[in-house]
Amino acid sequence: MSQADTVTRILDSAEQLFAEKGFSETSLRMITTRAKVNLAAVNYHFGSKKDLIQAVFARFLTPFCNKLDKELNALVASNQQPNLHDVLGVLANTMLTGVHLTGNANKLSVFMRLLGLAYTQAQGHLRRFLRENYNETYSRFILYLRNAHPELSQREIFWRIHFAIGACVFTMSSIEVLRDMAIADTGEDSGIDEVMRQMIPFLAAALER
Amino acid sequence: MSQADTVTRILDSAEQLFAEKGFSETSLRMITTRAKVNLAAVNYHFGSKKDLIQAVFARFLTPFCNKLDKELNALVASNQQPNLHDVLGVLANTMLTGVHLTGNANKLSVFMRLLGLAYTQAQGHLRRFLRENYNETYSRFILYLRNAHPELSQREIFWRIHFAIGACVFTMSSIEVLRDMAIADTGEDSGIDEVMRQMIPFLAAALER
DNA sequence: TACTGTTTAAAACGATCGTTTAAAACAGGA
DNA sequence: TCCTGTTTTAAACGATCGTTTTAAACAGTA
Repeated sequence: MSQADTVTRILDSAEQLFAEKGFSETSLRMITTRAKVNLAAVNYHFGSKKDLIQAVFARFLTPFCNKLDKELNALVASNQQPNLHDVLGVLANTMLTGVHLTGNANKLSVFMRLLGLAYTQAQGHLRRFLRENYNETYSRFILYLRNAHPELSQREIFWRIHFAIGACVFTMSSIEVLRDMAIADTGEDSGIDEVMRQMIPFLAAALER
Repeated sequence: MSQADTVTRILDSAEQLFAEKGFSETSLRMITTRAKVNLAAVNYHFGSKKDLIQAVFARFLTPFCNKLDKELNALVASNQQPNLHDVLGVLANTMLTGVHLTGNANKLSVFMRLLGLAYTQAQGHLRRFLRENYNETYSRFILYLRNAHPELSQREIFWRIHFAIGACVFTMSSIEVLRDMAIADTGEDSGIDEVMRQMIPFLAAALER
């Protein structure tokens, strides 16, 4: 087994288990058992559990933010004053096409769950890591949203955006449970595409109002 | 020190620490140290850590749901067909006036954070406990929301409600992180009451559209 | 005061955690 | 083939966890 294999298998397993259970509830022994590598491999290749957590986020967040940056560049190149739908459309498109989570079938669900963990379970080190590495893209995205609605105060924009993020993160990270509940409630299944089709006007209505 | 004192002090400390750190990140030794009681007192009075977690939720959720039930009774007694604002208003009012978290200064913040934990960190036992004890009030509340908009399909109502729940839960469980981000972003702090004041019209706009 | 059941106290239990160690296995070039 | 640096392995480390044990302190009653 090559080094790349071991590192990748650890990242894959950690990604799945973190998304499923959270950070503290996932032990290195769970990760290395699922990855079929030796326990010490984590500390050898990554240094510590904290570094592994950061590596898991870096692996999918770096290409995601790069893709988002490119798309935002393309957007402002073709449209000096993009409106809310334009900016949100870029985000949705990047999420649907630019997320690569190796070895996981339901990529979007894992992506959202990890994103949710970044908010709800972020210890100091992870919050610092994310801010240092991805705050630039994040701030830029927020800025475009703000520019689309210059009549709103910074505070209003901030909280509306994060209410919307909350709806996204919660829905997508519990999508399996919610679909089961929807079947029990309405008698019919709701495909992911239908859920997203309903969520986008929901978010737009809540943001624009 | 009387038994009631010991039990109450454990509940107070556990409540604070759970809200602050989550369940797994809070050890019984942290709790008993802060409560200034012996370590074994938790297992003596509550049985286990899981039972303590449930007791913490029961202490504030039972009076909260009783209050909410009463308010909902009063609402339908005075208004056979309450609209969305009425129902959401009852919820907001109950949250603002009917929450008693002993020994904590910022009660609403702790309440929100615990509610968020109930969704994001609930392992099997807590989810089961909450469903068994509080699902009736919860279902009733959802029903009134649905009745307020009979023109919408069950599916539409279902997903809108859960998008809204997502915005609430996410905001509640990440409130400290978000307030920090808001300070970094806007330069000013946003009090919890202000966040709620902004969230309610957000939810109403998103639900009614 | 002596007795009884309840509560608190200190100490230890076994399990699990992240991490480290030291040796074995491996790979590639001289 | 031998050497060298890298990677994997098995085992152990110290720390911390939830829980249990056993005895001491306490409160109420007769």
